[in-house]
Amino acid sequence: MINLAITDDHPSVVEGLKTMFLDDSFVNIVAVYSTGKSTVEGLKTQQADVLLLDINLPDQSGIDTCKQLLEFAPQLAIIAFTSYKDTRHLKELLGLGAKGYMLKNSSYDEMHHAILTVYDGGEYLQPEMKDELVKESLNRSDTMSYIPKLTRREKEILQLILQEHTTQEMADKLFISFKTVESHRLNLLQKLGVKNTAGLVRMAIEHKLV
Amino acid sequence: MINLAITDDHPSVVEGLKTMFLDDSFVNIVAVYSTGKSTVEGLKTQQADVLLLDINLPDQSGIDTCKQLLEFAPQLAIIAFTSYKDTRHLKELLGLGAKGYMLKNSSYDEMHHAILTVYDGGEYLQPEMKDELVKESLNRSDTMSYIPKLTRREKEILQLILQEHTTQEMADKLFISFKTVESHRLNLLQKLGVKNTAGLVRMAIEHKLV
DNA sequence: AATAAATTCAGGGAATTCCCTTAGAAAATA
DNA sequence: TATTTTCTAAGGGAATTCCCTGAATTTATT
Repeated sequence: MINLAITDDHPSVVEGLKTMFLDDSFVNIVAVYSTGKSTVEGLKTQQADVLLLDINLPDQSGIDTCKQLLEFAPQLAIIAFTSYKDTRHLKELLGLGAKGYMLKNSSYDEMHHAILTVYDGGEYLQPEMKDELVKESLNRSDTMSYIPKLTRREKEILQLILQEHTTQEMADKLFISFKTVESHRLNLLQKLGVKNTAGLVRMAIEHKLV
Repeated sequence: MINLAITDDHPSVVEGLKTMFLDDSFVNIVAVYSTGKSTVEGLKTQQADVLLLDINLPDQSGIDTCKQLLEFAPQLAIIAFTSYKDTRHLKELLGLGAKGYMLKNSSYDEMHHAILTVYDGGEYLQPEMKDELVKESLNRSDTMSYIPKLTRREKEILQLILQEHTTQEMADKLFISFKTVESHRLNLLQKLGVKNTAGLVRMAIEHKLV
């Protein structure tokens, strides 16, 4: 029987997990926490094999919590548990010693499999996250359906283009030069792999980039 | 009991109607014709309250037939019965004095209701046809969110703009001059009330114009 | 602190779009 | 048949976008 601890500040998520593992004969939920600090304190006395750790906690970051936990409990298999497909967090957490990275929309089968895998000393990444990593490593823009991440400014410019603003109008509105806006425009064309404004607008709407 | 006459040159349609009204205790089919002339001649002696009149007849148009019939039988309630959602025909027929316009894909309930309505002196339009009229009238009004009807060519150009084609490319593709494509482009800008290509693409996608 | 990424700006030129007007021919409609 | 709409086309000019290059400054990230 695997002893599972859970840290999440959303009661609904906790309830969902409890229900999920109610009839699981391999996994037993032994503790539930809602903050990073209470998790660190709690697991000093509470014995647990695997921890499902939400990354977005109210008091301190999941990364700090992870560090603190592994200092005194290096054998604890921590699975990051989050809503965001953020590869940077993923890399950082696995670098620290976490054993898994799961999205909150995971099915019971995936959760079960992940917990058993990390308990047996392995690492578990959700297929979706693997795809994200693959995408990222293929970053070099020659793949068909890859859409590079747009910067804050680029999104801003794209939004204004959708609103039918000209380059000059955008420059005035943002208090930057005409040439700067043009730079962002050209970057957008390249990043999104389109030929002109029509393509930018189509991509923006179809892929909900704004 | 309503006396119903039917004019249609498709035996299968006639058979279908016969079956439909077999058990209808309000409607009784008293005559069936397959041409306009035979209808006009037949109804000079045959008493009928309602006529289901197919518009596409082999010998003469439904419009002419309708005129001739109403000359000597103004009390006859004529329901145009056709396959086409053509508002022009609809308007012309109702203008002449027809009391209803039904599509051939109508259900028994609709047919029954239509016949009773026109027999009682009312007019009956199929909901589908009403929608067509509403669409059309909204296309001609000058209210705020009015989206003018685009011509075939304009839609074609708009589609190509969405596909990131330049004016010259479109001209080559359609075997028309650069200036012609430009004309269509400007018409699109005006019709859709937008400032530039970005607006065209946004409108095209948001209003599903292509 | 060092590296990387994002933001800023620029010149110059080619290509394209936008805007105005006008107008004949073809097709659809009344 | 007469009228309206659509499609075609053009000239000329202004405005904007597109494309290339290069580079300094600020802002994350490691």
